[in-house]
Amino acid sequence: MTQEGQQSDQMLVRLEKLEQLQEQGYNPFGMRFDRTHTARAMHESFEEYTKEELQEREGQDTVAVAGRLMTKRGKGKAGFAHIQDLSGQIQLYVRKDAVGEEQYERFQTSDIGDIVAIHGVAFKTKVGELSVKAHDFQLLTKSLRPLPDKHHGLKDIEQRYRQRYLDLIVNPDVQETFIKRSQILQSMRRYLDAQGFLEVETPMMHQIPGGASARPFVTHHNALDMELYMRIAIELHLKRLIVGGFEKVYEVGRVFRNEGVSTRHNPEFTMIELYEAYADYQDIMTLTENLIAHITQDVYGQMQVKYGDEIIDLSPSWRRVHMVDLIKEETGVNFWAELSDEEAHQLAESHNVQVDDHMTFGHIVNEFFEQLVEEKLIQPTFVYGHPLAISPLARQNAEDPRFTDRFELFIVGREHANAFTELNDPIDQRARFEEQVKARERGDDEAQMMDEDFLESLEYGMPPTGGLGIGIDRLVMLLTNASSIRDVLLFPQMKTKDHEQ
RNA sequence: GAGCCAUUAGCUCAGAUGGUAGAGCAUCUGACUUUUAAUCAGAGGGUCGGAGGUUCGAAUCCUCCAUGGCUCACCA
Repeated sequence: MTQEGQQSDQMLVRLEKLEQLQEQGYNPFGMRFDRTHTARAMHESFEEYTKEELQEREGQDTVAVAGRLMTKRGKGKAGFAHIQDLSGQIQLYVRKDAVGEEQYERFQTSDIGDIVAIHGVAFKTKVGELSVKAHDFQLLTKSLRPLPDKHHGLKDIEQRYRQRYLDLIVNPDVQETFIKRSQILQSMRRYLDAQGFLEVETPMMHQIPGGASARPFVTHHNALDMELYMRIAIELHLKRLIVGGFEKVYEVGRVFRNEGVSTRHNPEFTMIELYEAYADYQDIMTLTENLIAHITQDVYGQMQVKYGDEIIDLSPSWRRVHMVDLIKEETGVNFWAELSDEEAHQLAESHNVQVDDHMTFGHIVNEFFEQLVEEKLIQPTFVYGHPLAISPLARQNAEDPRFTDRFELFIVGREHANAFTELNDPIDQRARFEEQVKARERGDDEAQMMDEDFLESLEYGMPPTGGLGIGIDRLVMLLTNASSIRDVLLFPQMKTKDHEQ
């Protein structure tokens, strides 16, 4: 990679051309330009005509097109080039006798990567490629650095992430993925808005980071001289809004977790959380499958998507199965039985499930699920009834107090959503927080902190509520067949390169 | 945080066993008015990721460091 201060021969040539233009009184970083057609619009408007028909129409249709110069083929007193805009590419044909000496010189000295514009007319070449015959030629922006190879694109994964703009210019699939990401979010918002949900925005800097088990980023407010945490979840503020009477709310936003990075983890990622008063986790399951099915249908026109070697069928209704039943199905171990923590530890040992000494029955049930079952859930599956010990914000199950009214959605072996009937008993919630605080004192730095302000809001009374969180990045991965989260983040987190060394 | 692999021209990549660094595209000069991975003739371009070491000699072998990828761990 060329760094500041060291310039390749190609950059020096471009800088010389730049100076030359400026000496001629031409501004190589020009002004606005009125386009009549994008590349796609050109094809849509003129592709249907034959070469001869376009010849007869010549003069009738003057067009103005602009874009980045991607290829160039000089032919002496004429030349061809392709320009690229958001919609695609269109070929230009520039003749010296049509644009004049000065502008032809400008075309000849322009480089691949420059932003150029022409006025001209549509025609078809000998081999029938729709092109624009230039009446004039303008350079709108001089590009000072050479673009990656036109045929091989930009392959270096590190450079693709660090310089995403280059990736977007030369690798068309990448642009497609991020357009899909935008469409997915649009479709999600439209669906929820139509259901009567209110989109809100709550603080990203929290005094107490809650709503999830994760280590936060710490920051500092100078004027207030206080420590603040970047949020690890949206949950507790949205529940305060349910207390406040917003019966259906959602927020799409960034959350931050101070953990390792991998193909499935970025320190900041996007979640949607939504809360619906008077609903429970069963209602939220229905909402979830309808929401994701709707988005898939909206964006792809069907409810089946390919992910890796699998075809994932997202049409409702999805399998709903209790975590304990699923573990029983896969391993034969029956956690419905009344088991002491010691008996649970023995089961873990005999089934080669890795556990920590301080884990209780509930933690071990969860470990069985995560280590032996989770990765097998390829088609969409709601797994419900998580143990109480790992669900400090979920309502206890009425029949079996060891479990909660919670579910997670698994697709392609990965968690895609987490939801529960929210705990709205402030006394119970306080006790759960106290458990978390004890876990913290034992050294679990992902356990939650006591949040008195949130507890106070619950004490005013929160209606029965169902809540949902979906990891947007993972949903986009699923729907765009991306194997790494970095392929669905425009600018994934990277370490700084140390230029001093 | 651990293991394995990678880093060579602007881009994509070759460079067995250690012996003066190569190709295609791109760039520069010249020719060419319907080309399309344009063509033809010529030319330039490298601290081989960085720092040490072994050696008469290192892109190549060794050590450390940096960045990235994959797998694992933590998690969503």
